[in-house]
Amino acid sequence: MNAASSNPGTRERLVAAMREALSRRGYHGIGLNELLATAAAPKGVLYHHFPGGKSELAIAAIAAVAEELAGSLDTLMLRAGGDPAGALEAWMGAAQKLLERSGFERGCPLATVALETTPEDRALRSALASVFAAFRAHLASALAGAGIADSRARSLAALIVSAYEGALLQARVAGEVQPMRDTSQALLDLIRLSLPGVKGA
Amino acid sequence: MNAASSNPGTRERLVAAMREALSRRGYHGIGLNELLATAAAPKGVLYHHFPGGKSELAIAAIAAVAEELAGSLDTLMLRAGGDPAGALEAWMGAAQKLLERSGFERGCPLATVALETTPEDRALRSALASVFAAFRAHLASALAGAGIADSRARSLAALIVSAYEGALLQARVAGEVQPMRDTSQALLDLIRLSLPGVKGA
DNA sequence: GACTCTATAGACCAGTCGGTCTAGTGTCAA
DNA sequence: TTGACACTAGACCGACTGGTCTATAGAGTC
Repeated sequence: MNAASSNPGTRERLVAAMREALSRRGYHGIGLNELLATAAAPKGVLYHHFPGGKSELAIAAIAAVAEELAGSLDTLMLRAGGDPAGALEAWMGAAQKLLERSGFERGCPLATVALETTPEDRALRSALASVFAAFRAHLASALAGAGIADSRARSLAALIVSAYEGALLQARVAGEVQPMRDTSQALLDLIRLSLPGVKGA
Repeated sequence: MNAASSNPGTRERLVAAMREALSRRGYHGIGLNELLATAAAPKGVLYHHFPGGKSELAIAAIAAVAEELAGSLDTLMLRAGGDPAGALEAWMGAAQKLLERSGFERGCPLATVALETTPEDRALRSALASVFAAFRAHLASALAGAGIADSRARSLAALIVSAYEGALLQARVAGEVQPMRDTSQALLDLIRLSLPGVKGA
């Protein structure tokens, strides 16, 4: 592979540009020309690497996000010494900082596209659905590993993801982190209160 | 007003069409021509009623949603006999039904636009921000009315809205209500567990 | 009946959209 | 040296975008 590439990072640049665009403006919010300009790539190159065009590139970007997600969850759990509440706190805090640092422009790269899709966008939706499902499952297993019963862990994982996405949304339109801070505080309070046996709580 | 209107509901039809479009496809997802077609209105009429064009119409639709929101929250609280957990359960259940009935096409009419906006879309963002803030405040006062301390009520309100939006998002892409069911179950469990004194719990 | 004002109606516009197509360019293997 | 192949490059396309403009219809006032 990469036999005659005079510009080896093109594909990656495209994916990165799409990822960035998704987290700032969503799928319909970014035009191909603008995207190509930020990636410093001409049109032909997009359709060479992604014959399916814009939507295929978006799916690739989503896959890239998914990979990163799982990794950072593990890192956070490790750093928090296996305490899910501590990891969650760190997670929410990091998201707040990212939001603030970007002037409330960058949010979750998955959420916007997720809401923009219709059931007709089969490929895009199923890609998103499986990323969310995988992340919930990953999170649930981390919770189960901390001693929470399986079915409980599953519903709690869903709540955590929901709270995260909803908090990001509210903080973003508000242009201030307060809704996110409130959300994470309430969530952490409830979790720590209900799981007194969990280490680190 | 309405002096020479041969078609009295035009403005309302436009707002309704935009509202529907926002909950299905978001702001960028719907074209003016398509919107006008579903509202059975020609272009001139849109710019007559909404000189600011598409975005002004969207703001009107958002305002309409806001009005309805406050009303239905009060209704639910009343029906639940003042028990916030019961009202929340009914609320989440209703959202699930709406989602299923629409084939997972209709979501929250605010969430998608909220994520699509950038800080440059000042009018749209501030309209959305104030709707969310008002709804959180309304919810918080309902919680405070049920005996929860003010600061606690505020953060809990933020969590509830976050969980609602995030759950809707996940269920929608998944094409199944499970993530929403899980989210609301976990949330209700935690709330009921932590607030044993609240009547109806 | 003439004038005014609100509302309806849709032709029309420049700009942009996502996507296609053809023409190079550089590096292999033979 | 030649041909194959991966990749880059951007002109070009029809469709559609949000928005403007002019024409008309109909009720109210005098």
